[in-house]
Amino acid sequence: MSRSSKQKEAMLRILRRTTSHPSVDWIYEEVRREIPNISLGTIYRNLNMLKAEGAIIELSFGGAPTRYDGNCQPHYHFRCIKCGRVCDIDGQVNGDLDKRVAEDSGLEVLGHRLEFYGFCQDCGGCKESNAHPDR
Amino acid sequence: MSRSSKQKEAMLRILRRTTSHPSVDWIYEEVRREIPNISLGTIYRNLNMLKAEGAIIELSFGGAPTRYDGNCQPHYHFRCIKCGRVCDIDGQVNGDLDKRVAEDSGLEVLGHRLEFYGFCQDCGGCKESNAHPDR
DNA sequence: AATATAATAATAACAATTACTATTATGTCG
DNA sequence: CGACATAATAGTAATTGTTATTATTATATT
Ligand SMILES: [Mn+2]
Ligand SMILES: [Mn+2]
Ligand SMILES: [Zn+2]
Ligand SMILES: [Zn+2]
Repeated sequence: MSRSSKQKEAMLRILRRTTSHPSVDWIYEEVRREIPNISLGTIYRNLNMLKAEGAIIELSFGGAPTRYDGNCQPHYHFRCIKCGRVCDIDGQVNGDLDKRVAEDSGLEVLGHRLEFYGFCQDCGGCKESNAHPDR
Repeated sequence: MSRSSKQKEAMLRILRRTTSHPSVDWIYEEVRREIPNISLGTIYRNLNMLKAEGAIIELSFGGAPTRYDGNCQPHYHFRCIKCGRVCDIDGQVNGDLDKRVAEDSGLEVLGHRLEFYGFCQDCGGCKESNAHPDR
C-alpha cells in the first residue's frame, strides 16, 4: 500500500532528531537542505500520512500554526504565549479523565486534547514583544 | 472607548440564547436575519472584541473551525468527531492542574486548554459518514 | 446641533492547507 | 533482470478561514 520515498524518510528522520515540535515551514526548510526541490505539498501530504500511521503526533490547537512531534509517547505540552515555543511536560497523561467524563455524561469519550500555556523561562521577565518566534 | 452598535448587541444576544457553541458562519447567517447587510468582517471584529472584553469564550482547537460560547462560566467541552457537535461538560475546571505543572516544570503556567472528543449520543451507533455537521 | 472618532460594509489581502495533474519513482511479478 | 501497475512527487492552482484597508455611517460628547 504505502511505498517508501526519500522525502518521507527524510521528514521522519528530521522529526525524530529534534525536540522543538517544529512547524510545517521549519520542516520544509530543513528537508530542503537535503532535497532542495521538495514541494510543500509533499510536506503536508507526508505529515498527514505519518500522522495516520501513528509515526508522529500533530499538535494542532487554534490560533497558532500546527506543530509536529516525532515523539509518539503520549505526553502533554506547554506553549509560550510570547515566543511560541512548545515544550514537553513530564508526568503521565490522565487517562482516567476520559473515563470520569464518560460516566458522568454518558458520552462515548475516546480521548482529550490538553495544552498548557503561559510564559517560558526565557520570556518570564519581559512580556512585551515577540522575541524568538517558532522556537 | 468601545461604543455600542446594533450589530454587536445582536451578536451577543444570539450567542446568549443558544447552547450550540456556533461557528462564525452560523452566527453570520443568524445575525443576517435581523441585519441582512451585515458584513462578515464585522462578525469577526465583534467576536474578537467580545472575547477581549470577556463577554464570550472562543473554542479554538485545530482541525475544525472556531466555535463561540456565550456562557462565560469556565467549563470544558466535548466535541463529536463525527457530526462536529460541541456540548458542555458538567463538573468544575481543574485549576490545580496549572499549579502542579508550574511546580514540576518551573514554567509560568497561566492556564490550559482542554477538550474531550468522541461520539455523541446521536453518532454512537453509526460511525461512518458525516450526518449532521455544525450541530 | 456641531464635533470627534469608533464602528461599519465592502472589498482586498493574507496565511494555512488542500486539490489537481502531468511526470517520476517504487515495488511486484513474470 | 525488464515490463507493468500505481503510489508518490513537483509544480501549480484553488479553497478556507481570517485579518487589513478604506471610504462611509453611527454613536457619544460637548
Ligand atoms: Mn512533545
Ligand atoms: Mn459551553
Ligand atoms: Zn517564550
Ligand atoms: Zn455526533
